[in-house]
Amino acid sequence: MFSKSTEYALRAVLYIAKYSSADKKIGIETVSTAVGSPKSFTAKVLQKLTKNNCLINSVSGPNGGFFLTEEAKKTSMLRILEILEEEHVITKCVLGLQECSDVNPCPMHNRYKLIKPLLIDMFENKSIQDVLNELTDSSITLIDVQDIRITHK
Amino acid sequence: MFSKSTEYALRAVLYIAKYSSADKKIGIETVSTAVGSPKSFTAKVLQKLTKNNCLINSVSGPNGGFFLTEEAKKTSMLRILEILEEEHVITKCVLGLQECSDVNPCPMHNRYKLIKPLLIDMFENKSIQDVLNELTDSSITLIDVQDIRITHK
DNA sequence: ATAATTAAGGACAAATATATCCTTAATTAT
DNA sequence: ATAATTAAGGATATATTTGTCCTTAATTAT
Ligand code: FES
Ligand code: FES
Repeated sequence: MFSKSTEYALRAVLYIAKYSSADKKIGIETVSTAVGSPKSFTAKVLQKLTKNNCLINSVSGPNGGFFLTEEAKKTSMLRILEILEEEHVITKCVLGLQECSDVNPCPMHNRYKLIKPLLIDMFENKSIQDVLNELTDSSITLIDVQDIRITHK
Repeated sequence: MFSKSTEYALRAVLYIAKYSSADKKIGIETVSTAVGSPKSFTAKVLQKLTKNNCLINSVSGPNGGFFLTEEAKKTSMLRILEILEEEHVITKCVLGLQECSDVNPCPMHNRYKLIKPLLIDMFENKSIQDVLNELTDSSITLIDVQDIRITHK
């Protein structure tokens, strides 16, 4: 559904939000390993989330890294899609017409117009903090099980 | 949501299904103009839909072109996604994990598992013929309004 | 101040998706 | 049979996405 960039962003933000704070920042190495994404590429994605907007905070230097403020954790998951410019994945026409609206509906529109609001709501009406609360359930994961490697020594 | 290939496929199949029959085939020029897609690229896409599977029929030569049998019109819209290998867009995990299931749910899964069946149903439980019936409503379109050019003479 | 650590960012590489062009094969009309 | 028409398919081009590497800047610890 989403691009790799957005998938990495969603996973990385959730990981950083869960395991970091202003005094305990998380480095890109840790984040990318934890969510199973390529390090340098994930770094670029996180830059978008720190610079243009201020969803994530970052600090250079020793003990530096990424973290989210408590305020930032109140942000909706939709914000991440917006920054990566992927809300259109949900909002655009299923057949690829310019507009998805009741004005010039495509043949799939009458069905999709019932689903689209649910997809939007799934992200809009759900804060990062909401997700974190669900993450306390240990059965919920941010990484593929097959990516988990047990390293001896 | 879907790739250009799939968007073109969905629009082209619907157009061909609506305006063709075994005695009135539609050429690629007409199809691509009608649905606003690049001709040669659309030709490749239609090849996938004719060759590997038999959703669309095609005949070379004068008065040749593409058409759908009445039987083919009973096919579900999901079949188009399958041939283009894009069902995964709907079925895969929103965060990009390998499996989307209750076994290893991601933090978005509990919400997405309510929506995913609706998305699948939108395509699976809807035949090409069903869409054609809705297309009789003239307000429903297959092409962007801004792509419509009024040519004088 | 110096060295070490870590994110920022530029440059480049590889993979994939999208698009075009041209030749070939099939079919039909004459 | 020949010519005309149309899809099939190969080759290639372009754009975008994804991924890597290296240098720079910022920060901290010593
Ligand atoms: S107009 Fe196509 S899904 Fe709304
Ligand atoms: S496991 Fe992520 S959406 Fe189902």
